[in-house]
Formats: sequence, structure tokens, C-alpha cells
Amino acid sequence: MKNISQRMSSHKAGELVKDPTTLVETYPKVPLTVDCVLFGFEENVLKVLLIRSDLQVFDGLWSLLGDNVLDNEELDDAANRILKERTGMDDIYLEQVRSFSHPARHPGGRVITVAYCSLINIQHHQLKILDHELHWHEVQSLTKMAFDHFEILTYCNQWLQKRIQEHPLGFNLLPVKFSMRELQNLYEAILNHQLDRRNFRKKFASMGLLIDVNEIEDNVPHRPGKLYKFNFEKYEKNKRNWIGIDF
Amino acid sequence: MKNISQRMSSHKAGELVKDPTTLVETYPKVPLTVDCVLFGFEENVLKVLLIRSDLQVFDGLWSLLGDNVLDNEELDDAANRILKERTGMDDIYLEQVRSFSHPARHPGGRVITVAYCSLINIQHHQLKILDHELHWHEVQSLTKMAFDHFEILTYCNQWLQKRIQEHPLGFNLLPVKFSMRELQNLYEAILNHQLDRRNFRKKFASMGLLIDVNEIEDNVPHRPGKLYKFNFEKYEKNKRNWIGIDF
DNA sequence: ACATTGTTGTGTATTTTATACACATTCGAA
DNA sequence: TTCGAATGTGTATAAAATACACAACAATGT
Repeated sequence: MKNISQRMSSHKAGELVKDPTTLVETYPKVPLTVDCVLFGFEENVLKVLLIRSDLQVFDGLWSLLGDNVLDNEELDDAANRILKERTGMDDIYLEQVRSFSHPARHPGGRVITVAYCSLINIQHHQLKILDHELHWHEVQSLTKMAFDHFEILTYCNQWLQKRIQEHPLGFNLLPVKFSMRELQNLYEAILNHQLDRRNFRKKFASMGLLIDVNEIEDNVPHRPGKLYKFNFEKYEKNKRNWIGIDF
Repeated sequence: MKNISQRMSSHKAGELVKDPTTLVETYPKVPLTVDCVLFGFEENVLKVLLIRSDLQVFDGLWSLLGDNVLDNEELDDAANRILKERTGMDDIYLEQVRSFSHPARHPGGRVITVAYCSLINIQHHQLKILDHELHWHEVQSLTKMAFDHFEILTYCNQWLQKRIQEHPLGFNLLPVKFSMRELQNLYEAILNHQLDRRNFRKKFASMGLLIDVNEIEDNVPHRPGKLYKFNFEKYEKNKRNWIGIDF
């Protein structure tokens, strides 16, 4: 109750607040950051883009791409700005995942962070900015990171696993034209699980969302596979919201 | 880039930061609140617990149960505290949903809020605190609310619809012992969709998670139905993480 | 030219799950 | 006793998931 009465102190109980600005000025303020978990896919392995931490206490440890949120900046905008600043990339799929607020998560004091996920086609976007040893790391190889970033990464990885099964996110990690094998490798890498090749193909074929571009792979040391594009227009049109209890 | 160099100003580029506290002090700070979307179920209707807004600009409009986050308070703790302060309730299922950060969402200036959802059994918890005209509203009847709370409510409602199909949340809204009809009414109310009675029962029967308590309803003006309990232990043990691409 | 190797592309049988649908039973109320 | 209204149950059909095998193809090496 303490806090409610504290807020009330600026006006009598039961009376309406006429000046919201004065009210907001009484609120405690916290430093707020956004951390971007940038996933990429290369050599059939799921990767994440990291930098070397600035902080001496985290000497040698890797860190997500984060920055503080600016005055009057929306969180989505902050995430996009950080992505742009760090990688030069624009117009990338980005999604808020959740906030992390443990009081001791930052050695410099209380800092709350909001995690965003982004999926990047590594081939399509050469990294132009390499500050802080920015580069890709295999997700599976990481164990310790700066701050609570390993926890955030783990959470986002699970989020991605669930998300990719219900939404066509994966195509953001592939070239525009891809083979069935590439697609399956992507799913297997993210889900960390082997899938039956024939059933996988059947599943995607039955969805009717892949466009056969009548081309085949080259530079493969074996029989080349057909290439496909994902039909985003059709997907957007037919987006279903199904009902099916399952737990 | 502006912001990175701004942060850098406290130390030379390439050098490690030795004093993280000083670093954090340079971060902009924002007022942060938690808004709780408390769902309940009564008379076969999904309801949400609201208070009358304090603010004159929102004269007459209803508002979610929110409060600012205290110094060094975790968001989860803040949400639990607010729930307790407003309703007297403790030990309630609470889950973070997402943050809302539009710069103009609060008339008093920039305030970021984190939405939490909670599901409450209305019968089991009489409201002891009725400040600010706290009471239950039919979700379907709401159109305009204070702040961006209608947007938050809508988002949380959709979140709930998805969530209830994959997790046994619904049982938090029912009495410990409930009939199949009550359970189905709950799902129909939340999903806003009619379900086939026989298939619904078959589905839950096949899950094997309902315990027949060998009792029947009373005080119903028709043939009473059998009562069941949800087997939380068995659910926790067998929690599966299935793989199935579907979009 | 040919055999070898590895991957592509396809089909079918089986099981499981979802959907659609109807009727007798039970209790309360009149 | 009868009526009304909801309970409890089963079956047939369609759709989806799963398990599994073999021929066709292109590249490579001989």
C-alpha cells in the first residue's frame, strides 16, 4: 500500500489528477536498455552475433548487442537503431521477446533490459562494422557470457524454436532461392532435432507456400536440388488462426 | 553511432571500463510501470478487473491495475505486489506478456509499461479492496479505456487465447472441482468460438489429465454433471515439447 | 566410357488425430 | 407423471502424422 499512498500524496484521495506531468515526475526512474539477439545461419549451424564486452569485470566474455533506450524512443525503434548501428542493416525482421529485470543483472547497478530477436541472412549481409570484435558464434558453443546474456540467449533460442514452428521466420535466414535440403538443415539446426526428409518435404509441399523457381543448385558436389522461393503474399492472405487444444 | 560514442566518452575507445557504476549513471532513465491484466471468469463470460482512472484527462474511463516499479524491484515482484495491493491476493499465476513504449502513451510524459497477465477464480477471491471502484468488467463490452490500456487488454486477450490452447491455464479460473460443461464454457468464452461438446470431452478424456472425483454438481436446474479435478502433477511430469511445423 | 558415391525425388501403408453427427439417459421442475 | 434440458456415450469419415524403400540423377574418379 505504501506506494499507492505515496503517489496519492500529490493530491487528495478521491480527487482527480489534473496535472499528469507532475504525477509522473514522482515515479522512480530506471535505466533501460535493449539487447538484440541476432540469429544467423551458416554452414548448417545456428549462430548468434556477439561483441566483446567493454567491462573489465567481464573480461574476455561475449555480450549481446545492446544499448540504452533514448529519451522518447520506442523500444522497437531502439532495437532497430541498435541493429543499424552495429551491423549497418535496415529493414530486418525484429521482434520483442521479453524483459529481464534482475536487480543484480548489471554490475553497474539496476538496469532493466528488453530482449529483441532478429534473424539475419549471413550471406546477404556482410558485416561492415567490426567494432568490439563483432562476429558470429555458434549458439551451441556458448556457455558463459557477460551480464545475464547467456540466460537471455537461452530464452531467445527457445522462443525461436517455438516461433519457427508456427511462423515462417526461417526464410529470413536463407537466400531468397533455397533448396529443400537447406530449408530442412535450418529447421534441424534450430530445433536441434533430426527430421524425416520425405515427411518434411511432404509437409511443406502440402502447405502450398513454396514456389518452384525452375532452377537448380550449382556448386554442389552431387546431384543438385531444385530451388524454391517462399510465397509470402499467399501466406499473408491465408494466415489462419486455428483452434486446437494441445498440451 | 551517436549513442555509442556518447557512452564511450567516459573512457577511451578500446579500453576496458573499470567502473560500471559510473557508466550506468550516464544512461538516460525512464519511469517504468507494470500493468496487470487480471482475467476472471463468471457467468460464462470472460471478465477483467479494472479501476476508474485517477486522471482528469481520462475522466470516466477504466484503467488496468498498474503501479510504478520500485527501486531494485524485479518486474515479476512488482506485478505480484500490485496484485496483492489491489486485491489482497497472493500466490497467483502471473506471467509477463510484453512491454508497451509508445512515447505518448501516458499524458504525463514518457512512461514505459510492462504488461502482466493473471487469471483469477472470481468465486474464490472476494475483492476486499474496492478503491477506485475496482470491479469486474466483461471483456467484450469494453471499447475505450484510459492510456493505451485497451490496446494492452486486446493484446493480452489474444495472448490468452493462444496460451490457453497450449497450457492448462484455464483451470486457474475454475473451482478446484468443475464439470465438463464449465470447462467447455470457459474455453468457448476465451476463444470466442463454439466447440463441439462430444469432441471437446473426448479430447480432454484422451489427455488423461482429468481426475474423476466421483461427485456431481448440485444447484443446477437440470441433470447434474460429474465433477473433475485437473491432474497438475501428471501434467508437470509428462510435459512434452512436441515438434510440428504448422503455419 | 563406366562404375562409384551421395543426394535428390517420389509413394504407400499404417497409425493417430480431428471432425461431424444422433440418441438414449438422468435429473429437476411443473 | 410428464416435460424440458442437459448429460453421457459411439461411430463413421476425413485429415494428418509417421514410418519406411527404392529408382533417378549428377558429379567424381578411374
